[in-house]
Amino acid sequence: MSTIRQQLLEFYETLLAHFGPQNWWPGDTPFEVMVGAILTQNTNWKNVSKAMANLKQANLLDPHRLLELDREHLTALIKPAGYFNIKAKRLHNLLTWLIDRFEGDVESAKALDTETLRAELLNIKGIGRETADSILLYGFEKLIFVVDTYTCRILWRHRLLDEDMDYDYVQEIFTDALPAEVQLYNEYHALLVALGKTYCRPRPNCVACPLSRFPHCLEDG
DNA sequence: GACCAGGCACATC
DNA sequence: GATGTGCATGGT
Repeated sequence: MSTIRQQLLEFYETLLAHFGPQNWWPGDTPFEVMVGAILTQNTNWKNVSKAMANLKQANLLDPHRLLELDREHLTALIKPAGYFNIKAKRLHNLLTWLIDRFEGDVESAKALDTETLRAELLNIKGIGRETADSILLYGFEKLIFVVDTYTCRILWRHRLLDEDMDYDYVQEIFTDALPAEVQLYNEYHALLVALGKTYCRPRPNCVACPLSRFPHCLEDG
């Protein structure tokens, strides 16, 4: 067993023991995951949850109703999530695809194979790799590991990566190291986010960090 | 008040 | 291909 594989598995066990199961995604339906994935781009989930609550309150968490909503009304509702103009456009692009391609039926989309679905999502303007993979893993329960800034920061600080590694490369590290289980991918990424929010922040709190027993950044001279 | 947050597209070199 | 920039609210 390679060192990195062993370390990633030990990370997982440690994080799970510390934080407990995260039970992601924090949304009720695959469609909510899709909307939330756009809204959370470079944005704290607390702000996103306010925007999601607005949409839910207005009974708009439905592809057809959301697409029919005028732009002005939509931007007003998602305002708490920030970047509301650009996110309104991105939501529109996603909804247009979902309706043109699948008549708004998320289950039909889910029936496609992972590679096809990922390629189609990436073809939508406003959906990059992290957003596509979040939708695939958490919305469609596909076997795709999600990489984000927390993931890179944590691995970098624990010397498993060089700084600024490419998304695909980081994803490959996890894919190669972990058993191919959707639930494991789901939980692992959620746990990395939990760690990133609480300890492995831009200014890290390594003293209290559950991964402090592993070699990490502050041990450098 | 500064810094940060579960990115992405686009311009420019 | 690499680097810089705009997008914007709200929590810490």
